[in-house]
Amino acid sequence: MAASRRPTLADVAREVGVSAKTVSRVLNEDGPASAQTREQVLAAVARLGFQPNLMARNIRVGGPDTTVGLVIPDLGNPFFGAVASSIEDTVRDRGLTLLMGSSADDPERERALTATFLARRVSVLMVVPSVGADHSHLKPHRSGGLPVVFLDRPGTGLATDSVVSTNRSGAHDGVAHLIAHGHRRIGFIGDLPTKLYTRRERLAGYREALREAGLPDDRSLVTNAHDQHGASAATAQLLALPDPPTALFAGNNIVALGIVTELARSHRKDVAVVAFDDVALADALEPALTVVAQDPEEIGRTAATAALSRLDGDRSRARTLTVPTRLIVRGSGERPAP
Amino acid sequence: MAASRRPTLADVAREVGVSAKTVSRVLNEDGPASAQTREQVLAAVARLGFQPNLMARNIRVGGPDTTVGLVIPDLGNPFFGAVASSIEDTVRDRGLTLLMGSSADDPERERALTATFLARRVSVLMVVPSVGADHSHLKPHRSGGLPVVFLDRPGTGLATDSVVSTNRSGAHDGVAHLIAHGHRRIGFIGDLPTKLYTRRERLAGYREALREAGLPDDRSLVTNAHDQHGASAATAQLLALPDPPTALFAGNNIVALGIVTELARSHRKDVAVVAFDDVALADALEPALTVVAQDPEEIGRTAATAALSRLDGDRSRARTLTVPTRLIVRGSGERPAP
DNA sequence: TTGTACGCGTTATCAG
DNA sequence: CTGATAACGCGTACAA
Repeated sequence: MAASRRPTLADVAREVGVSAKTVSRVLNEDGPASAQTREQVLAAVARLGFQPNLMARNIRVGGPDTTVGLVIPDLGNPFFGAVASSIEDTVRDRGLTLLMGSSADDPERERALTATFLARRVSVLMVVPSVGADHSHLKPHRSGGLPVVFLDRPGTGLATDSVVSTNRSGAHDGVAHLIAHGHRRIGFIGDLPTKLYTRRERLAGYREALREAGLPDDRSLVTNAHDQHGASAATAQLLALPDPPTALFAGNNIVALGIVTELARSHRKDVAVVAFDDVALADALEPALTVVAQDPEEIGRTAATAALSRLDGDRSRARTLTVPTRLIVRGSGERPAP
Repeated sequence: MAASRRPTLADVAREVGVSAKTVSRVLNEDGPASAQTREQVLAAVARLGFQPNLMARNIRVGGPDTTVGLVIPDLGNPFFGAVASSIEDTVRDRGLTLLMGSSADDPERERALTATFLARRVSVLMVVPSVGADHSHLKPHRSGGLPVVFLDRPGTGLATDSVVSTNRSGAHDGVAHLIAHGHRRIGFIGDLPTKLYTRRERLAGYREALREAGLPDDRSLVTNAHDQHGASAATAQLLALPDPPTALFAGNNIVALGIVTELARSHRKDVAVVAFDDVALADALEPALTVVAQDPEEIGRTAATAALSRLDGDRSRARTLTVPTRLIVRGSGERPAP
């Protein structure tokens, strides 16, 4: 039961009585081979359970490995799960395998992950940049031909493709929707840290909408949370203000969970809510949750497609690809202001 | 702007004027090296942006690659996302990187993925087995020392570790809970295909609970769905029966979404519901959703820990590790029968 | 149709 | 302390 070495080309060759190269030829359908040897080789391959060593092959061929390195903040977040799923669907047709890791939005972990991926010579690098991360160290790789694509947020210090949602206009539309229903005091609960790109953009959209409507930008109505519980607490806090908001805008899906949960707990049915990013069960709530839906599938597909076209030699300048959001009216955002 | 070759050990060596091996020594803190050369080498490494080629290293060392191959049915399903996240957290400490792919529950895709992983000489293979897949082909690898762990469901044709939830007793408890609240006609909406392990186990738990209570096992109350929409349709269908159920048991998280959504759409507040597997926003529903919660983090951690201990030479016989479920009472399961 | 020589980038071995 | 040489498993180039 000793852990015997995995069989190699040479083992198969010896077994059949041919050269290693002949075996290689048969397996890769490369050069010609007599039906006779082909059969013998295939038989031996099956008998020994030989499987070519992909790493050895790649090192020889010299090209990049058939993998896609993907860094996301949190594998457990449904949004990123959906994005990853879509990426995989897209690159699978090219025979690429996903190499994944989560950064927890920590620049150091992100850097460690990308380093691992680069050491593995991934064909493509796709990253959701962590706050505070600098990407200028990817420059030589990028100009060396490695496609690098930023997801959800733009990177820093590197001109390359990125794919983002229409954060600003989406948030604007969501908030304008609340204003159209008579709300004048609208709370904003956003991501943490506040420097986060999506947070900034969505907040900007929120402010734009307020400004357009001639509403004051009351700082006390803008707050943050970095998880569901925090969002619940922030909700309670906003509603306890002397002059509380009559509507809330959620800066992301996790915040939305917290807001909705807190409103349900405190039986506050009078507060209007619009959330950025859709969540499961949104339409089973009472009232159903109105959202500015992102399109994670499209984000993933767009990013993967861009990366593959770079892989195919597209040398045009770096683009920022924008995936539209869509306001889905379900009820919570249409509650009239008192 | 030519895609210049990535620098190699030899390049660094030439730059400094030493041999490749010396550079290797410095980087791996292997043999001794004078402070002088060490510094020069490190400087050259930084200057050239050299990164050792992990594939080349592995091919030389011969051992398995520092990767974990993970096959799950669907990256977008929050349950599997949470499991994957937990696995990653656990193996990261060992310097292992996640190699992931989704099988869509298709045996052929599963097989293709595992083949890729094996060709990459993963250190560990973790698989959520697809329905109908046979795993006897993994036997030689497993006896060759490769840790193989099945997740969520046991595999077929291979004696190895697997990690599953207490599906049967969990479902039993959930259904018994409904019975305790007076329900005598309880609908079951399960996974598809019906051969799926989790589906069978949970259905068995459902039947056990009925039997214990002396209730008939009415086949017309047992149905299936393979996505959220299907579950909604199945819900409507069950409730349209001449003698409809007064309570529903959801066989998984996706089915739960469908049931809850359909009940909300049709304003049926009188139907009790218990779901297997927790879902986001469960406690924001009205009534909040009572669930038999799985523990995806623990499942992932348990599986990863088992795999790592095998990697460390644990040769004890294959175990089936069971992760307990927990009934979380929130409201929907406590509605009394009419 | 098949084999030989060599190289990919790295590390092990053993000599200096 | 350092270097030359071989080797890992495979593919390319060319010859037989």
